[in-house]
Amino acid sequence: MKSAFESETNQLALLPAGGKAAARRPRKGPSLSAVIAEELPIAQVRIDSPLPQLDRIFDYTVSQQLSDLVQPGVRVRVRFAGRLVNGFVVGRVGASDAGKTLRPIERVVSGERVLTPEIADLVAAVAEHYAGTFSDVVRSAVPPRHARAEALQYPMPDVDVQVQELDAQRWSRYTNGAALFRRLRGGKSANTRGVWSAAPAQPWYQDIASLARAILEQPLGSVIVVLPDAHDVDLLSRELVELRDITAVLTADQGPERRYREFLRGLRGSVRLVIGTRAVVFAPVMDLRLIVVWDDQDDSLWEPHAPYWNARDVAAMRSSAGGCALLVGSPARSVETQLWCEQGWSQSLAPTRDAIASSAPVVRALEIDDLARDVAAASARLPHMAWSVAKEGLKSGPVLVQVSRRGYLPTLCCQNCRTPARCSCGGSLGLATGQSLPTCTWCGVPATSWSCRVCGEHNLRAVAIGVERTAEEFGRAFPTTSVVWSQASAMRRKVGSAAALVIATPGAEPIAEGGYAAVIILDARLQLQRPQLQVTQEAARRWFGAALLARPRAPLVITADNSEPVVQALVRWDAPWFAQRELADRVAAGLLPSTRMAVLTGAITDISEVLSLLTVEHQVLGPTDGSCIVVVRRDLGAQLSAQLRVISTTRAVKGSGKSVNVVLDPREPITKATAPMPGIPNGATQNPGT
DNA sequence: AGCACGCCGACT
DNA sequence: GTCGGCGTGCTC
Repeated sequence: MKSAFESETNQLALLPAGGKAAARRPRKGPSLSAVIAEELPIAQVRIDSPLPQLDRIFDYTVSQQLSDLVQPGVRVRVRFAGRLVNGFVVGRVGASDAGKTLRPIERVVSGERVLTPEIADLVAAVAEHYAGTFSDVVRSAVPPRHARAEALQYPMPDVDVQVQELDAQRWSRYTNGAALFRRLRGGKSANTRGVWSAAPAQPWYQDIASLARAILEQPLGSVIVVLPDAHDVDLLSRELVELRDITAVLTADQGPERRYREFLRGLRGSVRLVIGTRAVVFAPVMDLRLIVVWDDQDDSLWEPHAPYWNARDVAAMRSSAGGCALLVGSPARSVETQLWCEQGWSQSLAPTRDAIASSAPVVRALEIDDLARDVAAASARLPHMAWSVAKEGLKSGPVLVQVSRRGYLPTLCCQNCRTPARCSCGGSLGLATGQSLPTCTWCGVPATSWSCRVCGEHNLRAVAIGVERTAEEFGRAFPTTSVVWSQASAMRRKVGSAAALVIATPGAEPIAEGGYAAVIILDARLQLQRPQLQVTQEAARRWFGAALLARPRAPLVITADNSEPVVQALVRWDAPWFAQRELADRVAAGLLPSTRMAVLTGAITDISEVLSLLTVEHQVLGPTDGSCIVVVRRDLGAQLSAQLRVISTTRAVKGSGKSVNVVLDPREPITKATAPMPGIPNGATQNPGT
């Protein structure tokens, strides 16, 4: 069936202005039919193609018939290099400088202007920043069309929102918080940017709900909230349930119809609050006033596909370009947002002294020496202090035990020489709950007759103890207490206020009604020994995350030394101080986010060729093992990405050598040993305020 | 990526 | 005198 939007194809041919009779006839297809529109006869179109050499605007003629529909933002079908492809109209102009006969827009997919000018510009800026293409980014920004969703009614919002006294109070527990809240409530969004480190015993979703109300209380203005995962989206939606009629929810796991419908609710101005996972940062809304990003150190904010944008940084670009307010919160603080604060691009919000004094957990760090004296301990891992704190806590409520490893005994080694135990496929061996035979964690094959490759030993011992085994151990020690465990693969969301032992991996901690009576963080010392560059930052995030769930002044035991800065930060409840230190280290080492870098992967000859074409002032680490890292001063980052884009485009066009993969500002570019890591490219980091 | 155009070897 | 090799180059 022909859609009403399709053009008639067999009309009298009429060449566009400038097209002399000599103009070459197009290769095939219906081509230059129909009368050309009188007003702004040229449409500028972005083609759906991942090829860098096609990442630009192409001009098409607009027929009189389609003229009303061909508006900036609509999806179209156009003939490109002989074939029909999808595209977005990004503009209408009077003339083209293509210098050749233009082909017409073949079909308008729908009159819905799904790619608003603001988002088109944002998408282009993101593509530029990460040396990627428009079409790769726009895929995240605009969901696929669903015709049925377009036919629905989208009523205008009318919900009366009231800021409650509690809303303002919450923010006055942060330094600079009361003023910032007043600014937002007073409609002053331009240049209002804050980075907050969560206050203890104060749920983050309530903090965000308060911010949303401060905007929505006003007659106009919208809010976007970006959260790491669907569960967080759920938590916040419940907190704002009274606003459900003016709230859209956008997550990746929704079906196509639902996703497009929620998108349209924002686009058509039917809602004023849009909550979702990372791609929601691109949501079109009417009169955007505020973007909130929670837990910006969570990996989920990184898009896993090229060009690997990060929602926090996209939010920052959107705030810069559109003047909306931006608030980025975290249990602790990322070095990236710390840099924003130090550059004066955003304000730092941290819990006030009063808030800390009244609500922060009372932290007890168990030194190595303490453990040595602790002869009565069942093991060094479960020191006596941890037992007694748990016992005490259980008198008044649930107790949280954070354990870094999932499973039962997730890693095994030779009992004799401690060589890691491996399967024949190379995977590591672990033991699952209730099983007697170790199995490979990669291929799942049971190891029936393992023997150590190094010393021939047949017996295994545990390297790490997981949540399930820990739960078992606590269960034996507290036989009358209920013990539950939670890990990412089997998450428990909530526990009640009754006494219970809750063993959980970081990020999988259930929320306890009324807060945990005590918190115990095990294996903390072990966590600091992992090789990644940002281990201490990650530890801060995990530990503050667990500590946030405690009741005011609840005891917190951690098995790490007080001399570790990250432990001190927890004791004093001062995440900004810790981020400041980490950032200073990064600056001294010339690492992200104080510089910008690009990871190039490919054959060494191709990499060398790309490097030889770079003119921006840069340093090179490597190349080794098919990859290398290019580092530039932060202010040269835009030049670096621009040059890499040009280089890879020209190389792709002339097909010289094989292509080189480019990733800008990867999340984890270098291990502590400063050896470039192959693969696992991800992420991004830049403060667009500079 | 496709898909043209284009300028040199073996066929009717 | 023509079919066709896949080497550059463009795609509105």
